[in-house]
Amino acid sequence: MLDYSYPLNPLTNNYGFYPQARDSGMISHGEAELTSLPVHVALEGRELWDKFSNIGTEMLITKTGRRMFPSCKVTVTGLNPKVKYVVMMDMVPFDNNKYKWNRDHWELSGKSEPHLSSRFFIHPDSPALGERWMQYPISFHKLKLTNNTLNSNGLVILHSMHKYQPRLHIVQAPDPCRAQPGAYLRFTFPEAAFIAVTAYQNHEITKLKIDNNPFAKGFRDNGLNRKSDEEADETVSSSVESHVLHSPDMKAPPTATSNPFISAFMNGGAGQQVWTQSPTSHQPQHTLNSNNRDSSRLSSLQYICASLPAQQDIQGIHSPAAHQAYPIQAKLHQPHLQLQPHPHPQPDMDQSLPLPPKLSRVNLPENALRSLEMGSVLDHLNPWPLSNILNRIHARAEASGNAGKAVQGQPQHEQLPLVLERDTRPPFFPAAQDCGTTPYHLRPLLVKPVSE
DNA sequence: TCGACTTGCACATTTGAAGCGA
DNA sequence: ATCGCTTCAAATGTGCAAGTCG
Repeated sequence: MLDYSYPLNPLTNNYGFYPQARDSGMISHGEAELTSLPVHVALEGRELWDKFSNIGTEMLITKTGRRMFPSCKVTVTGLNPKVKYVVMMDMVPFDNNKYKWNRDHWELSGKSEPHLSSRFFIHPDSPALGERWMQYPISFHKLKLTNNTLNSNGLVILHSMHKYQPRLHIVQAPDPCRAQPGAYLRFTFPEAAFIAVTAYQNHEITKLKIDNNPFAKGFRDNGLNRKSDEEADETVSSSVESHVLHSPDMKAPPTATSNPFISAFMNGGAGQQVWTQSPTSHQPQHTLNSNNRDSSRLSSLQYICASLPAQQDIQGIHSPAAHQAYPIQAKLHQPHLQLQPHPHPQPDMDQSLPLPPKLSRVNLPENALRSLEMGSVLDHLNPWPLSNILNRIHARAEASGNAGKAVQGQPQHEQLPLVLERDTRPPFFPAAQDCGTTPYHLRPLLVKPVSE
């Protein structure tokens, strides 16, 4: 049986990006273009996520795509309000195992199948100013999961009976004036880990979904295959207790994904790197030096790789043993990425923040946005590199003239040709295949040291 | 035979256009 | 002409259950 508890830092579930020490060499003069605040990401709806994870979160995947419930909703602080960012999300394998449901618990069922290419769900508001991202919680409720490897609708492809965790990407949009690409951050949310299923296995999960998902209200209290409250309560408590790890493998930290794109991130060894120490990293260690930042002749993908953490973000927190020492673990693996209490009190977003405008009324067409990440049906064999995605976002932003503004009264599909047409211009972010001739720098987010 | 998966269904929410009055 | 509000149909999302597939 599995232990679904993720005893993260009980004080906070913020994931923070902190600058290196002032003398680390990472912060060089004139480059602190973000803010004096560390970048913080917090998963909203933790109580609900905890309810699910205590039982063993399952997410339905269908051929046509299914939304997540609970959906991922995050609050971000510490961005530069006047800088544009692209926010994306994908799913990464939680471990190397495949699972099966055995009467009342999950157990291992062999090794996982090779991870399919990561499909980035680009937030429909992207790119948008930092102030926008920080103004409202960023909701990924429109993200859809599928098991259809041939889908070309921008869905996130997953394997059934495999465990995944959401991963958030924050990419600083390119500045045309500086001809310099932006910074890149990513955060994983192990407390939102789930097993992808084509049909719910655990009835308690079904009950939780029905009780909490507004769309499933039709199944509430109608007696349809529902146990009495008394029975249900008993089952809940027993199922929670019964979800005990079956295999010792489960305690092992997740290994690098087999996704070629992500693997490329993780394994690209050459180039500059910001991590000043990484004891467990398999990558060569590099330090960022602004003087040689432009001297690299690496491929674009290699450069991206060089800017990314060696392994899973916040690595090790899946391991129960690591939970207690989580901040230390995180620091060891990624000196810059440290879990700390948020410097500012987290507002109750539901009460203190205004409701965000409805996406469908204020944003670019979702289809157009999704087109950024979708390609041919063979994408799973040849996924688009991140730089390619960024190029398209950049092109679309220019084409729209004002990202995030309403585009109404026009069929969505009519937006696409405009974007694609712009794609004929020289890309701001060189595509991976062009990287040999055009150095591409995707450097880490640069922030000013926190002023004491 | 069995587990994983697909499909159609009923029910509910969300969305957006249309109509109306101030 | 514009804005705000209400209404309503269509689109979309949900889990269930029966059937299919390997």
